[in-house]
Amino acid sequence: MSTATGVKPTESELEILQILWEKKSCTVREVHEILERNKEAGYTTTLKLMQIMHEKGLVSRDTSSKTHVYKALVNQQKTQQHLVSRMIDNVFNGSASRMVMQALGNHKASKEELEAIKQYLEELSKK
Amino acid sequence: MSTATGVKPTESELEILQILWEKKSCTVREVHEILERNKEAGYTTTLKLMQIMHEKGLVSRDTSSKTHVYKALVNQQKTQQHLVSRMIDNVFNGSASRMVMQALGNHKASKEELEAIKQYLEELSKK
DNA sequence: ATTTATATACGAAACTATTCGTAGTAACAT
DNA sequence: ATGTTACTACGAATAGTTTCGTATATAAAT
Repeated sequence: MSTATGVKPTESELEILQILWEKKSCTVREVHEILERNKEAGYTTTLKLMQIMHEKGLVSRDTSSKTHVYKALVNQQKTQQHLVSRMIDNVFNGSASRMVMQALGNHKASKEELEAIKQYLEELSKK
Repeated sequence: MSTATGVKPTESELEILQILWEKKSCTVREVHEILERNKEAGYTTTLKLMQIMHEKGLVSRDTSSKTHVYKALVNQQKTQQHLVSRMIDNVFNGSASRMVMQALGNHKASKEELEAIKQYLEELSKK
């Protein structure tokens, strides 16, 4: 179960994965303290979640010292792609462009971001 | 619970909603037959799901004849926006543009679609 | 009228996700 | 060494989702 292909992290797991992607490795307490900024949760809840994630192969952990150190095992890009694809199918009937427009129309991106997307589109068109 | 603000349809419910959004109104059997094209499921499963959706206020139903007729009550656009926003936050740390690029890079859109998006971007830039 | 087909309603099982209490253990301070 | 603190492990309660079997009613066909 090394690279966990058919990954489907839950919402709580995603919150943790985002932290692990950002920082390279974390203890449970570090993760927990970051989580606590946004929502209330018991320490053992976070612990349990990370233990489950380890069972699922979503994260690795180093147990050599008393306080274990966790790292994300699943690739950020692949996970994102997988989830986006699923959403396009599930919510937008398979139309990527509709989702894109929805995303841009709502969650308004900055001019710089819009420019970046334009450039990206140019490149895509060329191919 | 008329317009169901804090909507969070489950995955199965979304499959059904997509059908109801497409066709204006449907019987359980109609929905079920469409679902069956993609996956195996018992009729009563679909029925139960739609009953639950009714309890939640996701759909309305006309029970005047023996065979009930269902319609989506939640707005397609609002639901899509809600879900996209959540994904941007949950999976892309709040960056809409990153999600857009991920979506376009992967789920390759047709040239027509890319053009449509470009035009849309132009309009956004003007404002 | 009986059978057959098609509906709905209801309840419960199976599964998953989330939460947290409790117990045990290691490290540290006094 | 004793108490305090910080950690992991484990089990279980709770809640939500999905599935389907069974009962019951209605309509249509023979």
